[in-house]
Amino acid sequence: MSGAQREKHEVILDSAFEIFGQKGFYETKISDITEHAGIAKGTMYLYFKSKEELFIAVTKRDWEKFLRDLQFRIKQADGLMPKLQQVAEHHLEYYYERKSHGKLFFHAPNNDPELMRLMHGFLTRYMAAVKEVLEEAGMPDPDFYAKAFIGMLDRLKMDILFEGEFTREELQQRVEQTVRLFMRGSEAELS
Amino acid sequence: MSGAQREKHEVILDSAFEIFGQKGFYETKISDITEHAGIAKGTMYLYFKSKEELFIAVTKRDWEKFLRDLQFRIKQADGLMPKLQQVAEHHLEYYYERKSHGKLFFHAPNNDPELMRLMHGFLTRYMAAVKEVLEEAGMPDPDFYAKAFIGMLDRLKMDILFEGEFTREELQQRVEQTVRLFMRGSEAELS
Amino acid sequence: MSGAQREKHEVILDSAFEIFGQKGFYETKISDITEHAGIAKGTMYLYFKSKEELFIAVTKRDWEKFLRDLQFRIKQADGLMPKLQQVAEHHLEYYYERKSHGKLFFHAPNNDPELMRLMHGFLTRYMAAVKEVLEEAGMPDPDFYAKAFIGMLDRLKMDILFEGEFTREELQQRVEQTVRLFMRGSEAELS
Amino acid sequence: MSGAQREKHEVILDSAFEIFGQKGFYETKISDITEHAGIAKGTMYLYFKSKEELFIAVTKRDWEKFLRDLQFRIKQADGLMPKLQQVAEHHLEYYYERKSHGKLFFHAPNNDPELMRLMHGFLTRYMAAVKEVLEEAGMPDPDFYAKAFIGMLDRLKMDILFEGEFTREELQQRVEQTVRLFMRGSEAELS
DNA sequence: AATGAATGAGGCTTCATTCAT
DNA sequence: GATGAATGAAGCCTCATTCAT
Repeated sequence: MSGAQREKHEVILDSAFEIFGQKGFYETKISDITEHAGIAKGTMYLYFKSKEELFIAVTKRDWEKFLRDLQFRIKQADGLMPKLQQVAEHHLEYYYERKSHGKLFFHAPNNDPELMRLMHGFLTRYMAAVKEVLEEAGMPDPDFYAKAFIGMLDRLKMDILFEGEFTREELQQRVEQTVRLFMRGSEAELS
Repeated sequence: MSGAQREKHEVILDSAFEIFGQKGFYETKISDITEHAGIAKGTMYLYFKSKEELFIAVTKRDWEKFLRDLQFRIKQADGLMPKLQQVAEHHLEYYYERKSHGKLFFHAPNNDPELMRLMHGFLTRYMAAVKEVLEEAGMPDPDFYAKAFIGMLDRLKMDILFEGEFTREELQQRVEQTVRLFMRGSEAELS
Repeated sequence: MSGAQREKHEVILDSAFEIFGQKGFYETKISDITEHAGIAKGTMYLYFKSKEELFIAVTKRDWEKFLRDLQFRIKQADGLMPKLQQVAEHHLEYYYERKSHGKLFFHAPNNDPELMRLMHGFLTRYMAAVKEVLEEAGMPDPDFYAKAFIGMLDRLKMDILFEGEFTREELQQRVEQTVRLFMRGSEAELS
Repeated sequence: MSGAQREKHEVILDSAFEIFGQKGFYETKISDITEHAGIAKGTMYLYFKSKEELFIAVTKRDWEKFLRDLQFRIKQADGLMPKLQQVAEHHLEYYYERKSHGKLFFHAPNNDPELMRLMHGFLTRYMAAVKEVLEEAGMPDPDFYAKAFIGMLDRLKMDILFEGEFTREELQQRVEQTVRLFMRGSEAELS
C-alpha cells in the first residue's frame, strides 16, 4: 500500500469513527461517511469489503490504541495504587475524549461473529492487564477484583458520556474516589 | 380496553420481548414478532404506533418490574449489608433470567429521544433506590458509592450473559464477594 | 393461494415473459416488469424470491406448455410422417408466435445451476418425445435422427425470429420441405 | 500500430476470448480480462472503446477465422459429398475446440445493433458458402437446404458443448451420419 | 504508452407501514 | 377488531469508465 493509499485508508477510518460514533452502526449510511471524508461512495469499497468490515476496522483501531496506551501507563507507574490510578484515569479519560462518540460503544452490528470475537478478545486483554497488576501485588482472586474494578469505572463512564457538564477536575476526583473505594471499601460501619 | 384486548396487548409485548431480546432492535422484523405471537402483521399497529414505540413499551414494562421488585426486596431486608445483598442478588438474577435476551440491552434504536429519556429515567431511579439505602446508613457521598456499586454489578453481568456455564451457586458467590469488596475494599496492603 | 393471488402471480409472469422476451435477462430491470404489470416493485418479491427465480418460472411455464402441446399434437396424428409434420409445425409455430420474444431464448442468466438443469431437462424431454415417434416407426439410431430433425427446425426458427416478413404460408412450406428432406434426403446425385 | 502494440492488442483479445467464453458477456468484468492478460484495467481502453466493442472484436476475429478456414476446406475437397463432409467436420470441430467457451455463443450483449448486424452478416456468409456448394451440384432450393444442413450440425454441437465425454471418433461418426441423412434421408418407409 | 485509484450512476432487494376487505 | 397483500422509500454494493501521474 502506497503512502497516499495508507493516508486515504486512515481518512476513511477517521470519518467512520466520527459518524459511527455519533449515529451508531445502523443509522449510519455509507454515504454519510464518504461525504464526510470528501470521497466518493465507491472509494470506501476499495479499502474495506463492507460496512461491517469498516465498523470492525474502526473498533479494532480504537481498542488497540486503548490497550497500547494502557500498557504504557501501567509500566510508567510504580506500586499498586499508582498503577490502579493510571488504569482508572486511562479508562475515564478515554471516554472523556470520546464524549461525542457514545454510539460507537452501544450500537455495533448484531450477529456479526467476527465482531463478537473481536470484542471479547479486547475485553479479555483489558481484564488481563488489570489482573496482572493485582497479581503482582499479591491480591487473592485477582480475576474477580479486576472485573469489579473495571465495572466501577465503566459505570462512571456513563456520567461522562451523558452529562454534558463533566469537567476534568471531577474526573480526577472520581479516579481517586474509585481507587480508594477499591482499596479500602466504603468504610461503612458493618451493620 | 377489554379483557381480550389487554391480553393481546400482552401477547405482543411478550413476543416482542422475546425477539428483540434475541436479535436486537434493528435485526428484528415486525413480522418476526407477529409470527411468533401468532397474529397478523397489521394487528401490531392496532396496539402500538410503530416499531420504536413497541420497543419502548417492552423496555418500560421490563424496567418497571425490575424497579418494583427491587423496592420490595429492599423493604424486606434489614440493615445496610442485607439490603446491599438484596440489591446485588436482584441485579444479577435479573440478568441471569435474561441470559438469552442479551440483545435487549445492547441494541436499542438510536436517536430516539423518547427512549433516551426513558432509559435515563430508569437508571436514575435505580441509582436513587441504592443511594437511599446508603444514605440511611449514614454513608458520605452516597451518589458516588451507589454508582460504583451498581457498576461492579453491571460488569459482572457480562459473565452471566456471555458465559454459558454460569450457575446459581457462582452467582451467590459473586453477590457476597461484591458486597464484601464494597464494604471493606480489597484489603490490599497500601503501597 | 387465493384466486386473486393466483391471478397476480400470472400477471407478473405474463409481464416478465413480455419484457424478458424483448430485452433478455440482464437488460431487464425488475421495475420494467412491475411497471408493465401495473404493480409496485416490492410486490414482485411477494411472489418470487429473486429476479433469477422469476426468470426460471417464466421459462418453466413456457416450456411446459410447449411440451404439453407437443404431446397433444403427436397423439392426434397417425403415422410417422403426419407425426413429424406435427412436430415441425409445432416447433416453428411456437417461434412464430414468439417472434417478438427472441431474447428469451438467448439471454438467460449465466451460471445459474438451477436454470441449467431445467433447460437440460426440457431439451431432453423434447428429444425423447421425437425419439419415441421415430422408434415407433422402427427407425434405427433414433437418438441421432431426433437431434438432427430438431436441429433443422431450430435453424429455421432463426429466419422466423429475425426476418420480419415471414408469413404463415412460408412457414407451412418450410414444414413440408423439412419433413421431406428428413425422409428422403436432398436427393442429390451421389458424387 | 507498432509490433509491440499489435501484440498487446492480440493479448487482450486472447484473454477476452477466454473469459467471455467461460462467463459470457454480462458476467465478465473488465478486470477479469485485464488481470488474466496481465495488464492494467485502463490499458484495455487504449485498444478498445468499450466492453461492447471488445466483445464485438472477439466475436469478429473468431468468426473471420471460422469462415476463412471453411473456404479453405471447401476448396480442398472435390465433389458434393466430400465438400459437405468438410463443412460438417469444420462446424463440429470448431465447437469441439471451443468446448470450454460455450458462453461465448449464448451470452452476447443485448440490444447492441452493431453486434446484431455483425452476427447476421456472419450467418449469411456461412450460409452462402454452403449454398454455393449445393448450387454447384445443381441442387434445387439451395437456400433451404443450406439452412437445414447447418441446422442439423448446429444441433449436434450442443452434445459437444455440454457432454463432457465426447471423443473425436464420435465426432467423425456424427459427421458421416449427418451427411448421409442429408443426402439420402432417414430412409424410413413412407407411412 | 501504461497504470490503477477514484468515480458515481444504477439496480436489486428489504421491510415498516397502510388500508381495503 | 383482524387481516395480510400491497406499497415504495431507502441503502448497500458493483463495475464500466475516466484521468492524473
